[in-house]
Amino acid sequence: MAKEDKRNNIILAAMTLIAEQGFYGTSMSMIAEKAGVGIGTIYRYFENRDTLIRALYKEKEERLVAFLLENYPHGRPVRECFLHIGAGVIDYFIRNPLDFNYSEQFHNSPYGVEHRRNRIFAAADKPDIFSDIYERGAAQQVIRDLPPTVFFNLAFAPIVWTLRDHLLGFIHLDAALSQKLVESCWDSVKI
Amino acid sequence: MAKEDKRNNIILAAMTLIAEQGFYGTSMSMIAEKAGVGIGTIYRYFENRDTLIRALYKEKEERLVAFLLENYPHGRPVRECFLHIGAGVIDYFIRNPLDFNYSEQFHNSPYGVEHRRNRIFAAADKPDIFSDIYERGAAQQVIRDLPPTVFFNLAFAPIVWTLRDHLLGFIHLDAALSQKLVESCWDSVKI
Amino acid sequence: MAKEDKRNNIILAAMTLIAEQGFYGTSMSMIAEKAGVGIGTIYRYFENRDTLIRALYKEKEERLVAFLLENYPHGRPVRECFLHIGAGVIDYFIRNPLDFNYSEQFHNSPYGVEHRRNRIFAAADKPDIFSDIYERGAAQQVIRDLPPTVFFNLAFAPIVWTLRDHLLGFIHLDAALSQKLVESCWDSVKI
Amino acid sequence: MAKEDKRNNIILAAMTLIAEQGFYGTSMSMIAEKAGVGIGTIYRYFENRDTLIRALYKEKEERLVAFLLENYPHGRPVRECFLHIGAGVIDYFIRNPLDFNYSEQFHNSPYGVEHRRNRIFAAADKPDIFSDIYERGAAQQVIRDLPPTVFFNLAFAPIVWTLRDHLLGFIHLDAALSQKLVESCWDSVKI
DNA sequence: GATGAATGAGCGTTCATTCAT
DNA sequence: CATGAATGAACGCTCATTCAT
Repeated sequence: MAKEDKRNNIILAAMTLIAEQGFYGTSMSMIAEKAGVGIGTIYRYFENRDTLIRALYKEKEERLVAFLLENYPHGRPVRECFLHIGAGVIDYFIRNPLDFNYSEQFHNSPYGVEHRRNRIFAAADKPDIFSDIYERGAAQQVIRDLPPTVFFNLAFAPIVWTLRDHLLGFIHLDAALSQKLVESCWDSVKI
Repeated sequence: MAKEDKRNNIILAAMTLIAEQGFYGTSMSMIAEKAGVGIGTIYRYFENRDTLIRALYKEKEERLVAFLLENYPHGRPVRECFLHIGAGVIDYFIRNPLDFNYSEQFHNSPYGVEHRRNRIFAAADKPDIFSDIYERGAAQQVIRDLPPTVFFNLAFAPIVWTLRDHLLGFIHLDAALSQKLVESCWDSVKI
Repeated sequence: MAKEDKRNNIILAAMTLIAEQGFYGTSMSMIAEKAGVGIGTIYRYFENRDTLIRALYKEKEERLVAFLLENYPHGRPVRECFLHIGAGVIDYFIRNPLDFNYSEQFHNSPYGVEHRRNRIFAAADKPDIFSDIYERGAAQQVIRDLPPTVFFNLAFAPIVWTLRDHLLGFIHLDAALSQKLVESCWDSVKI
Repeated sequence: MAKEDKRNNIILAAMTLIAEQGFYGTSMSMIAEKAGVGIGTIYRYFENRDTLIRALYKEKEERLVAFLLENYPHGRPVRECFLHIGAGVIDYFIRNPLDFNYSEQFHNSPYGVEHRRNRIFAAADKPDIFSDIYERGAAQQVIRDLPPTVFFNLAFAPIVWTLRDHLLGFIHLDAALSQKLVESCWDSVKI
């Protein structure tokens, strides 16, 4: 097994198990077994459990951000950008359910709190899509006067919860419903 | 100590500890000590840890429902009922932060999934406030044509997320902001 | 098995194993197995490994001091007191070889350094036999002008090393040799 | 890097690390890193950890013996030879504290027992300074009638213990005190 | 010969659960 | 009934040793 394969196996095993069993139901030895490597091997790639968990999240977040930035309608009206992001998040997570479940576990844990201020796609050194929308929206007075945090919650909380329901099989989130959902979110923040 | 007292002490101790120390930072022996009973005694009242945790949640849920039903404006317009519930949830959890904490921990654990269908205040054998709003709203065509699940998410997900941010100290959710928030939620579901 | 028996079994098992295999050759599970108890049981009696190791030493030290104080010739000439202690140490450790080996392991470990200033039988809150001899000897000018530490080493180091050789079977330390040895030590510190 | 260099680097790295971090705080990978070689390489020169540790000790011992033999007053009176050795040991270890540390660690470990019979400078195939003193002293009846082991202990145990106290900072062993100490040791074995 | 990635037995410790009292 | 001492599987992690390159 090549070195890169090994690392990927570990990441995949960890993601799958954590998504399925939760953070506290997933032990290092379970990850090792599922990845087909020795326990000690994990520690060659990740300093410790915490590091592994954070590295997994970072990797997933970066992929999501990259996906959202593809075809991002830079400079187009705020509403269009908002709908692009909302639809993109839904699209991405429906196609990457493991990422979604992992992300949920991550945000609902001590790791999540320390990460919360940055939100899903804010990174200190990169232009930040979310801020782009919020700030342009505020400047153009097309969105309500709300703290960014609350704006963020109105924009994404229903999407996240609905994705969860979709992935658990409680509802079917097809293209039509997806569009309705994102537009509803927009209606909650637009003036 | 009477039998019912013992049970209540155990529930109160468990609730407090889990809200403060987290789900996995709370051991059975900590609960026993705080409740002033022997470890073995807990197992007379609850089959095992899982059972205790679920019983705790059930109790929380019942209290919240009872609170929301106080002064519920039965028969008044759907919008008024919606705003009553939204404001009530915020009010309740700001005044009972341990309950919020416990509830969050519960929902983000393997216990959460099995409970999700019932949602915050849906209980099979009781008249259900949420259904009242959804069904009357749909019948009167004042709310959008969305599955109840999605309606629920639009209505409450931003509130829950914002409560979390408030309790973590990221924002201050005062009366004015609370009102804005609930009205925004309404705007996302109203026609 | 009675509670006190269990604690004693653990102590005896730990002492024996550490004396035989050394500190780092003795694991908690080895101790548990030899003591005939579960691993977790050790932690009911001792907070952790360090505590166990220090508690063992404390107990042994107290027994030695008690033994040396039996028949201690209080107020008799310094030389007589010195010979009493020297002979007593030899006597005690020949009859309690486990204690000797454990003590050796203890003093040659990080635990030992923190304990060194107090020396074998100095305890802050008790009248201290060693200081009695050193101070009276210095006041009466029957012992040489040496720092107490060096005095201590001259007095006891040869005894300890010779005990070790005896217990390892390299020599036979009988009453006659014991007397010669202690007198030689005295000759190295007397004026 | 030449083969002999590699071996020396490994020995030096191991020595330094063990003296500084302790016997059990030094891993093979730390040694490899400090020596600038691969982990596997160590196993080309030393069968395993035990072998390495014993080889280290052998080297230390040889250096000390070589130092003590420089200027050894062959043929001079026993007392003079004794004082020369005592002062030499102190001198050497004060100037090579890592060696002292390593030696102490070695003697207080399972390795120590198997090595004890040979003592600090007894080697089966070399003329042995210690035996020179003991045998001439006995023949000339200037030292007491004691087994060589006990003679050795009286002669060196106080010195070793006092060196330890000096290196730990408990006392300051200057030239004057060093002289007093060695003379005291002599007084314990002379007739 | 030299390397270091890979291994897994073993470490100290925890804690849900049992059961003799 | 109530208790809490006892248990041991399981945890995250380390590190001496091996072996394919």
